[in-house]
Amino acid sequence: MTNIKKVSELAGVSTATVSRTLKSPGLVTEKTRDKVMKAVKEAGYRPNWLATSVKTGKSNSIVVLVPNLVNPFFMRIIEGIEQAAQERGYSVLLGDTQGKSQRENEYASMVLTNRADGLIQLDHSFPFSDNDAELAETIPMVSVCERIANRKYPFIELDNYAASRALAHHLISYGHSRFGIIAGQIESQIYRDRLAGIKSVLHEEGIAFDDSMLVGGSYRIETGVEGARQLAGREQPPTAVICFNDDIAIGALHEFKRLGLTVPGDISVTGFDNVRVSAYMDPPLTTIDQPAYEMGRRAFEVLLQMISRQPLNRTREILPFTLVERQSSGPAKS
Amino acid sequence: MTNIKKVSELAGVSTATVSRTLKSPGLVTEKTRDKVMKAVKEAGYRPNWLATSVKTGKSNSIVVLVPNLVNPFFMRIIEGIEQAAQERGYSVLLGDTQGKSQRENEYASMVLTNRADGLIQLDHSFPFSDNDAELAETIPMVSVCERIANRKYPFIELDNYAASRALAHHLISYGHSRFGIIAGQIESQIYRDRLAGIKSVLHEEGIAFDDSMLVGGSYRIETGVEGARQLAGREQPPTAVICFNDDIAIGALHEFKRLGLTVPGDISVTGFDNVRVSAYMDPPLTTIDQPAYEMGRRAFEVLLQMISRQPLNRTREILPFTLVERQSSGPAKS
DNA sequence: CTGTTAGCGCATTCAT
DNA sequence: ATGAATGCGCTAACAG
Repeated sequence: MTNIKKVSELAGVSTATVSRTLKSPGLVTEKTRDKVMKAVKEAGYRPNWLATSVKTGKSNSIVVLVPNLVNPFFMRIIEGIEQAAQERGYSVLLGDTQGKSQRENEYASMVLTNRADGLIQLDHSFPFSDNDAELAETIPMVSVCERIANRKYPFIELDNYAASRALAHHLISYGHSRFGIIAGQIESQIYRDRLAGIKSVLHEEGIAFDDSMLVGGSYRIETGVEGARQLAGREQPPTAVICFNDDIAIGALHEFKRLGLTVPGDISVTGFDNVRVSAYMDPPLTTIDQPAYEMGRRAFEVLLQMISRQPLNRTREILPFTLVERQSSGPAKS
Repeated sequence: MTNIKKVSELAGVSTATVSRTLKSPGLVTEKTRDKVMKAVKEAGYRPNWLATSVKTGKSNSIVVLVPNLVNPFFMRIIEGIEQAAQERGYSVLLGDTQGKSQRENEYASMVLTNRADGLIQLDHSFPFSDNDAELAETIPMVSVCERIANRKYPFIELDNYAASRALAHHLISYGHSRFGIIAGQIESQIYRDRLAGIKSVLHEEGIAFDDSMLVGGSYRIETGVEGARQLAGREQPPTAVICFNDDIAIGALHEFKRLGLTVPGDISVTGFDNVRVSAYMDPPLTTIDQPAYEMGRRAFEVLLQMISRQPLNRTREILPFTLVERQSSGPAKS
C-alpha cells in the first residue's frame, strides 16, 4: 500500500503539502508541485478514497433501489440517474430488490451507515425496516415513477391520470366502448391514478365499465398473456385493451393473435412506457411515452439538493407524457 | 452524528467493548452485551461503514462496467452478479460506460483508490487509462461474455464458436445454403468466434460464403433493420440470416416483414441471447440461449477468489449454450 | 507557502 | 472479559 506518507518522504515535503498539491494545486508553489507530482508518479500513488471519505463524512455514493433489472423502462431511468450522478462526481450503488422487503431493508440501511449519502427508490414501498424507520426520517430519499406509500418524500412521476385519460380518449375516438384493462402492480399510486383516469373518461362519456374486465396484477409479459386469455374468453370480449406497461401489452398482443384475433381489426391493444422494442412489434404498439431518462436525471438532481441540505422549491414533479399512436390501435369492429 | 464513543459512554463501557459486542459478540459477557445493545438502540447507533472500511482496507464493493443498460441480456448478467455479491456481503457500483473509454477509465480507477476491491468488465476493452495501466496489473478483474483484448485476465464466456456452428447446422439441415450475417460489435472475440464457427461449418459442407453477405456492426435494433434492408436488396438475397443478438434479429424480422417477405417462408432469421421478448415475437425467434444469470454469478465468484488472493483453479470458463428452436427458422424456399 | 498537530470513527493490539 | 492506547490514511486548523 503506497500512502501519502511515502510520497511525502519521497518528495521531501510534509503529508499536508502532498494533500494540498492534489486537492488545491493553487495553494502550493509550482516548484513544490513539480516535486510532489514527480513523487506521486514514481510511487504510483492514488489517494485512498475511503480515508478521504471518512474525513469528510461523505461517501459521494447513492443507492438506487429497483424491483428488477430486466425491465428496460427501469433501466432507462437508471441510465438517467447514473449519468447525472457521474457528472456530479457521485457513484451509484445498485440495489436489485426483487421486490423483497428484506433486501430493501439491507440496501436502505446503507444510507444509515454512511455507505451512501442518499437513496432513490423506484418502487412504491418505504424501504427501511421498522427498526430503522425513525432514523430514516431525515435521510435524503426520492422516489421516481412511483411515490412512497404514506410518506412525505419528494417524487418524480408521470402524469398517469392524464396519460390514461388520453389513452381512453384515443380509443373512444376510434369508436370503442367495450374496454379491458390489464393492470400491473396493484398496490401502487400508478395503478390508482391510471385506473381513475380511464374511469373518469368513461364516466364522462357515459360508458359503463365492468370491473370483471380488469385483470392482471404484475408487470410481466406472462401477465399479458394470461390477461388476454381471460379477456378473450368472456362472452362479450372487449374491443380495446389498455395494458399498464409494454411488456404486458407484448404478451397480450401475442396471445390475442395466437387465439386467432387480429390486432387492431378485432381488438386494439395499448401499452405504457414506449420501450424500444414496442415500435418493432407486429403491429407496432400504441403506447404512452414516458421521459424515463429525464425522470432519472431529475430524481438525482432533487436527491442531490436534499443531500446538500438545500431547500427544495417543489417536492413533487409531474412530468408530461406523449401518446405515441402506432398500429396496434384502430377503429372498433362494428 | 452518533458515534461509538457516545454509545460507550451511554453504556458505561469502553469503545473497544462496543466494537467487540457488535463484531464478535462471543467475546463479551451477556451482561455487558445487554448493556451495550440497549445503548445502541437508545442512541440509534449504526457503525460508520467508511471508518470500518478504512481500518480493514477493504471496501466490500466491486465495480461492474457495462456498455449500456438497456440491453436486457447485460441486465440479466448483472442480476447474477448482484445476487452473488449480495450473498457475500458485497455491493455493486454500476458503471455505465456507453462504450466511452474515458468513462471506463474513471470507473476503473475506483479500484485503484480503494473505492472498490475488484472489477467486472462486460465489454472487451481494457478499461484502465494508459496512466493507470501498470498499477492495474495486479488488481482483481474478470470479464464476462467478452474477453479483454491482449490481456491475461480470467473470463467467463459462452462457447460462441460451438453455438454458431450449431446454428449453422440447424439452418443447413433445413436446406439453406445462401446465408446472411448481421453482426454486432466488430472488434471483439465474440465476433471472431461466431464468424469462425459459421464459416467452419459452411466450409465443411462445401457452401460458399460471400463476404458481402456480412453486414452490421453494432448490437442495436436499428442495425438489424438496416442490415435486413441491405441483405434483402441484393440480387440474390439470403434465405437464412444469422443475427448476432436478439435485438438485431428483432429489427431484421420487422424489416423483412415490412418489405413483404415472410419469415420463415421466404427467409429464416435467428438471434443470440434468448431475451425474454424473443419468445413473443411474430414469429417467435429461434435463438441461442445463454445462461446469462449464471455467467454473472460465476464472474463474481471468480472475482471474489482473486480479491481473496486465492489461487484460481482455472482462468477461463466456457459455458454451454442451448439452441432454442422456435418458428423464425424453417425450410429453405425451394 | 509550508509544516506541525489533531482528529474523522473505528478495530485491534496489549495489558490487566 | 474489559480498558487504554495506537493507528488506518487522510484533511484541516493553526502556526510560522
